[in-house]
Amino acid sequence: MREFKRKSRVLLIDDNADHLRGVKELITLESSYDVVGATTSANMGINLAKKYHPDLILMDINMPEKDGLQAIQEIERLDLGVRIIALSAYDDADLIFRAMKIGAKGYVLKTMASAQLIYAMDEVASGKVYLPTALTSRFFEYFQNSFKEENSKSSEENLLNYLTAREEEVLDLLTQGNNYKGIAGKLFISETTVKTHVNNIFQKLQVNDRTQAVLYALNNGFANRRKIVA
Amino acid sequence: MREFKRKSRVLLIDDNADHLRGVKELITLESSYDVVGATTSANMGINLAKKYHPDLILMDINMPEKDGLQAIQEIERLDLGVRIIALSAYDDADLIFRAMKIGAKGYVLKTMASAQLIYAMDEVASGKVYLPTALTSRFFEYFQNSFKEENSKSSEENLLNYLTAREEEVLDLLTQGNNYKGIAGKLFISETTVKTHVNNIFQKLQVNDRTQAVLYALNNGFANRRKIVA
DNA sequence: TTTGTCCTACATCTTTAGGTTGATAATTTA
DNA sequence: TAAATTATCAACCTAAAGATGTAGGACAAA
Repeated sequence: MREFKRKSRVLLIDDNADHLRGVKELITLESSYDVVGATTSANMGINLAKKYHPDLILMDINMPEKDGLQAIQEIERLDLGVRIIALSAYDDADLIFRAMKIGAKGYVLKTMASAQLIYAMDEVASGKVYLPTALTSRFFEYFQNSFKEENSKSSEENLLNYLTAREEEVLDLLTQGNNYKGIAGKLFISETTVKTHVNNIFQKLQVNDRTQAVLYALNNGFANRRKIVA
Repeated sequence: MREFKRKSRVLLIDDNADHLRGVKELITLESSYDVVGATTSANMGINLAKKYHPDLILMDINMPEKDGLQAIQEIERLDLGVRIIALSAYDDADLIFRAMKIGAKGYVLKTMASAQLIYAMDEVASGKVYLPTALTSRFFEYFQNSFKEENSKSSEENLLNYLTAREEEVLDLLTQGNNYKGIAGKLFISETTVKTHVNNIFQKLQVNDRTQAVLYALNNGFANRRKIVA
């Protein structure tokens, strides 16, 4: 009879040779993981990822030579299906945010107990995203902070709420980079009508030109009514 | 001798009277919480929040009358220092994302065990943000998905990388809604020089006008080099 | 029915934006 | 040093955008 679960194949990237060796030994002791590669070079790590298609990568993001975050981004773009855990010495909210933003499935501090690293690996290997509780809080502080301005306006203060349905359509097309002609063509109305709408939009949003209107729209949750993030 | 910790004061808002009663009983059994209010009306809930300044609010976000998310947003805007946990019947990624975006400090499913609700309350009351593991994964899937396009471009593909330092400055001012005159004034150069830069920017970003340039910049992580989210 | 809002449309005018060519000086790179 | 890049500015022109006023028809609310 075979094993129930095949071992997860792990690639380690850490410019600190000592730490790299330590983590490697730690993981080797775990029966559920095989270390298929370990390197102190980010570029070499990217090549090893291409070559071995590991299940998991532990990436140190505090490297001088090549930025670990950038390496994560490059590997993510290769779309190898590998799940990456960021290893960092710092619990800096901005770092955590950026790592998660570019697709890291976990973020673990180097100072954390080895058991926690293994736990994070188990979680991430099983398809989840893992962030230690303390870091999750950090992340959300940063996350919520970044929306503070947008949220701070009440519905009466958000001038977008004074637009008519048609004006919203026009503004939507403005936020896609259309000029008068483009909008007129898409809405099957004359260019002069579009001008009228656009001018009314400027009045309502208290702006002087289309760029400012677009910026106001984006900064005040206009696109969010349809889809995703700002 | 007094108690070590004073009890946390909780306000309950849930349009389902049965569920409201159930949660109230559950919490009343917990020695560390006082229920200072319980209502089936979102508007009444907002008033009670103003009146009693609770430490914690459990807010049902699946209410027909007034949207619970909207109620959360209104309470957050009051800046009472109250920490809100969203209660929902659905583990929909978009709902979770929106709740956290507007400042909820937790999101708990109604179907979860009561012990988990209490745990979430303990965590949130102690200043943390709490999301059950499964929902954290959901959140991050959605979160990372929303940045997929922006991340998908390699540094060679991201045309912003071809801009010179000066052009970046000009583009930055463009993304703040400045016209030629405004940019010229801020950079202490002539308007014609600004025009030259702007035209070069258009060439490099392969766009036709400033609105498209601004949109390209925002959609490709330009603002993120300085600060927060898109 | 009247009032008000919204969508449509046009004319006119002023201002801004955009495209092009060319030129100088400083800086960087080969 | 020579060549390339960058930053600066000018003049000129066309196209587009923005400001303002007017107005008819549809529709809904008072």
